[in-house]
Amino acid sequence: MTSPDPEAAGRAVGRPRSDSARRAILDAATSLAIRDGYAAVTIKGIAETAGVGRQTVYRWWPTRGAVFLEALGEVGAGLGLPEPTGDPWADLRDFLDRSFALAAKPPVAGVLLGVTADSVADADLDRTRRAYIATRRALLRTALERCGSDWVVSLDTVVDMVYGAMWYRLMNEHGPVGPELTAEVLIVLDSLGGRR
Amino acid sequence: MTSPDPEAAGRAVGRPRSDSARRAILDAATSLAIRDGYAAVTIKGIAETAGVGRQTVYRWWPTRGAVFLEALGEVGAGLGLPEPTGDPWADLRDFLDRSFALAAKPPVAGVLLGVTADSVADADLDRTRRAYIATRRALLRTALERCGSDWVVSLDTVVDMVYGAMWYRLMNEHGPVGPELTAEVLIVLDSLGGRR
DNA sequence: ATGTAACGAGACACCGTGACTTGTAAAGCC
DNA sequence: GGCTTTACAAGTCACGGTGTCTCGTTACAT
Repeated sequence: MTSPDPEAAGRAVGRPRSDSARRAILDAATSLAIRDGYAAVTIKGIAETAGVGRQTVYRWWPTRGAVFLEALGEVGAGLGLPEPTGDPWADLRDFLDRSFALAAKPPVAGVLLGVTADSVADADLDRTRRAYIATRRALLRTALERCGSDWVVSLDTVVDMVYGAMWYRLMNEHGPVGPELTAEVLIVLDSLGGRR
Repeated sequence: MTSPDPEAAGRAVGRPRSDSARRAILDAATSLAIRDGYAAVTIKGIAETAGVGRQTVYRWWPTRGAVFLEALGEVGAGLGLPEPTGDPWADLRDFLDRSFALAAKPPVAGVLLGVTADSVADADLDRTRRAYIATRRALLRTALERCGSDWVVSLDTVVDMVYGAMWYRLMNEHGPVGPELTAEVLIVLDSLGGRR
């Protein structure tokens, strides 16, 4: 996630990276995004808010988007698949509820949207961003596979429709992203197969 | 779409607005977005490419996003519902095919994505953008209503899943947005009801 | 103690913003 | 025809963020 050589081989010469500066930068970015929106956040602003030299930001992250992607990674890390309980549909409901809750929590959706927009003109950022998305997609796919193996269309398309509906609502705010959405999605998924 | 008083009551005093300047601005914005991506397009660049004074842009559009939204409106205007042929599923296939083809054509998706990101910090832009999206949603909803009235979940959610899948693929480019998607979507819709 | 690299702070040239000014062009009104 | 009004191309200006650079300082290993 960082540029030079991320904790590889334990480079032991010179002053070590300040973890408190790293934290302050990620926290400053997050709180600025909540207050002003992703588009209005600047690296200069992040550095000042974090009480850090601007070069310290540039040393570890090439762009604003990279900072946010790392912050997002930390938040998303806690969102894994539950241990199978034997009732895969209940596990799926649990996973969707938690996913939707996380995505709906400011500033997650706005940040991801902004990073996506920035990615169009930034190949490196785009690679990292797509790895993040692919991780999310794979989790849902696994959860669906546990519910059955006989779907009317490819599982990838099912994943696209579920996460797509979530995104579409986050972008346009014309419907809830929460338990109500989970309930409707489960009804749809039930209609699409998931027989085992 | 324009600020001062859009062709209202036919204001007839003073030099009339130059339509060639308007065209040049919209065309310049579009071609710059194709070449450099939405995020890299500047009002200064648009004005220079169009061979127009910068003030001429600011006089009619408050922001870069507003320029693009007007350009998008022109493109999207040609994308209406087909005359009902008596086979609503065929009409739906036709509509989806044309919708997906338009959305996948550069720079449409990138521009809409960028405008959405800009909208977070711009209430006026957000209003206009949401009106545009609402129009698209209403069209699909109507097409779906013609296919049946007995769906397993609310029609709005169905719309979200269809357009959501399209958007999600456009954002992440992990799957096609074209006839292949139409085919899978139709299979799903068939499973969800659409009985009349 | 010495070497190395990260740190906070700040300077710098560059670019886009958005408001402004200038002189000119195109319309309706008298 | 002259007058008024508004749009036009071109150019200016102060402002703020970018990304690079240089300072002097600080933390850790040898």
